[in-house]
Amino acid sequence: MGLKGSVNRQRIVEAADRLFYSRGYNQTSFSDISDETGIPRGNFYYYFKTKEDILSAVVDSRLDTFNQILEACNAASADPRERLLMFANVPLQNEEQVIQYGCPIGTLSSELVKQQDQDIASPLFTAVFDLLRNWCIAQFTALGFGKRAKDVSMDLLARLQGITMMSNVYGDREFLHRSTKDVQNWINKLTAN
Amino acid sequence: MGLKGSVNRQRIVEAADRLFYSRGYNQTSFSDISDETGIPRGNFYYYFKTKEDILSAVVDSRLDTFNQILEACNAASADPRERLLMFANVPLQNEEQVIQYGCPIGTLSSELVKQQDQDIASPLFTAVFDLLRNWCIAQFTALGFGKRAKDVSMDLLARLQGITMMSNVYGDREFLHRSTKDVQNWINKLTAN
DNA sequence: GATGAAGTCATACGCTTGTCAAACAAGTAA
DNA sequence: TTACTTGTTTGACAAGCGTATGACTTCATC
Repeated sequence: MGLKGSVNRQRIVEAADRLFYSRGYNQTSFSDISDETGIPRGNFYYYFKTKEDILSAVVDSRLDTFNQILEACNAASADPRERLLMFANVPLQNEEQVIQYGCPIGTLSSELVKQQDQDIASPLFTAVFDLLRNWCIAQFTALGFGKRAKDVSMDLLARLQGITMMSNVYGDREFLHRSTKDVQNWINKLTAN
Repeated sequence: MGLKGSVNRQRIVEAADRLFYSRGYNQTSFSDISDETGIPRGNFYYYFKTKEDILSAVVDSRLDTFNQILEACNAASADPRERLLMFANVPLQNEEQVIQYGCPIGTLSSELVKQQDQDIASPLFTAVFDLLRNWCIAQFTALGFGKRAKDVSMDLLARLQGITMMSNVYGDREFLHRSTKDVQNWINKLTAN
């Protein structure tokens, strides 16, 4: 069985992913992951040298997850405008988790930005954002936004981040619903021309 | 000298405030605060029973800070529209810190939402947001927004949060500047009628 | 049964919060 | 002056948890 394909390794990453999301990276200990999986702490070090290696694996896992989400958007429609509308709807499709734990990308990134050893975390905390950003840029570019595509993509991500964050802090489902629609209206207006 | 007026107490809170902002609450230890202030750890427990008591004092301190900011907006203009424009400009006036550490309210709130013992943290992490929110509501209400004032205030806060967050994660000063103007334009359009 | 991968366990070791008794400063009363 | 009181400061210590290490056992495969 290959190193990456090990069942235990996968279970560790999955549990770490969940826990990093719900409790935060720094608030998750090896014991927590051990309790969750039943895999003894010592075994972690067979697969991962340090905790940051687990973090790296979790980021990879989230990259996969969001890649699949974007692929789904791509597959669902050939129209970039519709794709963007679907994309804006992603937080709503994970309503329960967003309300409880916020955005899995945003909250982790925010946490990692404050990390001491920024050298290691630095490439990690923008990785998933970069993925989304480039995808958005591609959609807006396809819609003829040209050089503005980059700015508009950042605007979209910023709006979604603001929405998920406030929804999370206030536990406000209604706001999440309403302002998701607002963002979608905004996308429609933008791409109307 | 009264208990609350102690110089040491104040220095502890100030250092904790800085460190909670730059490193995060969970990543700040008593030793860190001790190193920063030169005050021995043991003395902390004379003023604060637990770390959460320090957190509570820091939140109070930030409430004071933002109260002063809002007062300054109030004093600078009697026109609610202009006040809101000034308010939207606050992140820009703390550009350096926002780029490095994000929003002092948002990042702390996001961190505390994930805290285990939510009973203690719960009233804390919305406290400063509530202050800002109520102030915004007051301005929009004065502008005749009626029932919409609440929603629009949340929209404004969400936009600012999104902006500061993305600026922080990407260290993007240009985006911070540009999108601050966008928000101000949005306020102008909103309040034009 | 030999070899290397996978999994287990005991333990080291530092850092963390929190406790405590003693020291200290300064004012007040005997 | 002396002793007592009150508020403050201090460093030593306890207990627990965190990451990490390395020796050990089990397992699979050749």
